[in-house]
Amino acid sequence: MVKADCRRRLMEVGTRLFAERGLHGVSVRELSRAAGASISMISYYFGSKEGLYSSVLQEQFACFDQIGDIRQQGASPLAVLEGYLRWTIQRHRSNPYLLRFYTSELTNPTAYFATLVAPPIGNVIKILADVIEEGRQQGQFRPGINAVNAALALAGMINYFFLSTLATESLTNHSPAQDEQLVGQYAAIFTQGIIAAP
Amino acid sequence: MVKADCRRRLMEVGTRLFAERGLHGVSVRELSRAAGASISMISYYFGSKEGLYSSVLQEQFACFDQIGDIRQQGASPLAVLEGYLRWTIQRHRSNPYLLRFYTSELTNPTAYFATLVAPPIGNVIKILADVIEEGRQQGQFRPGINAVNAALALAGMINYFFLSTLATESLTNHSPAQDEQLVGQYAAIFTQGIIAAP
DNA sequence: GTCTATATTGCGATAGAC
DNA sequence: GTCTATCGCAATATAGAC
Repeated sequence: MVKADCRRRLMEVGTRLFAERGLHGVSVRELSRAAGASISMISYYFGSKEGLYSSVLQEQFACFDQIGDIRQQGASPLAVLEGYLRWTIQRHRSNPYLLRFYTSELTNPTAYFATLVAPPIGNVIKILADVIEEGRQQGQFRPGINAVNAALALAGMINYFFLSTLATESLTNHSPAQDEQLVGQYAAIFTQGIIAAP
Repeated sequence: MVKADCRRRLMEVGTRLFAERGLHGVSVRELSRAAGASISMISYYFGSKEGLYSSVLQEQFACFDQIGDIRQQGASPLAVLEGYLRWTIQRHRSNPYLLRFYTSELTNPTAYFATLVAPPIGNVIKILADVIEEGRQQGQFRPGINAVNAALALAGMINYFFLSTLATESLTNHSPAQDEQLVGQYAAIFTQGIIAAP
């Protein structure tokens, strides 16, 4: 086998197994077996099991680098918030393991939380809060709004929809076919609320 | 040491350590050492490490049995939704480890997920959705509202506020002194949205 | 009911052949 | 660059003394 192949297969297998059972739930024996490589390849390419884990984590959170894209010039605050919903759904759809690393690190942080995980998450909330604060100052949003808490509310709505899937799949349709409706529903709740117009 | 004491201390230590590092991240050696008991006490009282874990999990989710209380007779749908926010905050405040088991089981389910975790979570969402559906039929809430997705949105807002703490503590005040303001802010967003009144 | 001591298995990491 | 073989250690679980 050639170099790049073995390394890549270890990353793929590591992503799946670490996501499913956490850093401590997988052994290097199992990782190497699943990758069809020998056990020593993990030390060779990543130094240790933790090294492989941190590489996987870094790759998982690389998608957050594109967060700035949702803030296109000239777009209204409302359009940006809707863009955030779409971007977040897309992230979860194209990477079904992201949420596991995300919540696992938030509740059982490893040594890599501070450098690889917290900054991108904090950054997203900061950008959303900025956009909300802008809209507030332009008179589009209510003066009483706390921008950061509102940003957390929007992020919470959409992330929890995916997080809760295993416990609620019998209650609502989680299929990608419904994604655009979900964007509409959640944008409507966040902007107008659920109360009927007077 | 008397029987009840040793068993109780193992439960306390198990709760803290399993929450902090997950089922696979803690050894029976460490558990027994931290509880000031011998290693064989875990087998004696719980059969195995997994037995201790499932006992802890059961105790953690016992607080969900009181969910029915938020639906007091005569209370308006709006009052019930606000009661849910308060009840959820109270749950997280009085048990700082609950959210770790909650998200850890949702993303890395153990054998106990189906019996101990999914039912209470699904039940809460079902009750919220029922209340929203009622309000909708009474004309209080917008006809276009999807009750289950709206229930998930409300649950997501408040749970994510606590979930994201580690990554956002520098951005907003997470102290219990702000809890009642948070209830007001999130109830307002969920019912009226963030858009300024016309 | 609680302990110590131990049986057995599996772990992460590495040495050294090819 | 990849393998096999192995070292040293820690894991869970249990036997048996008290």
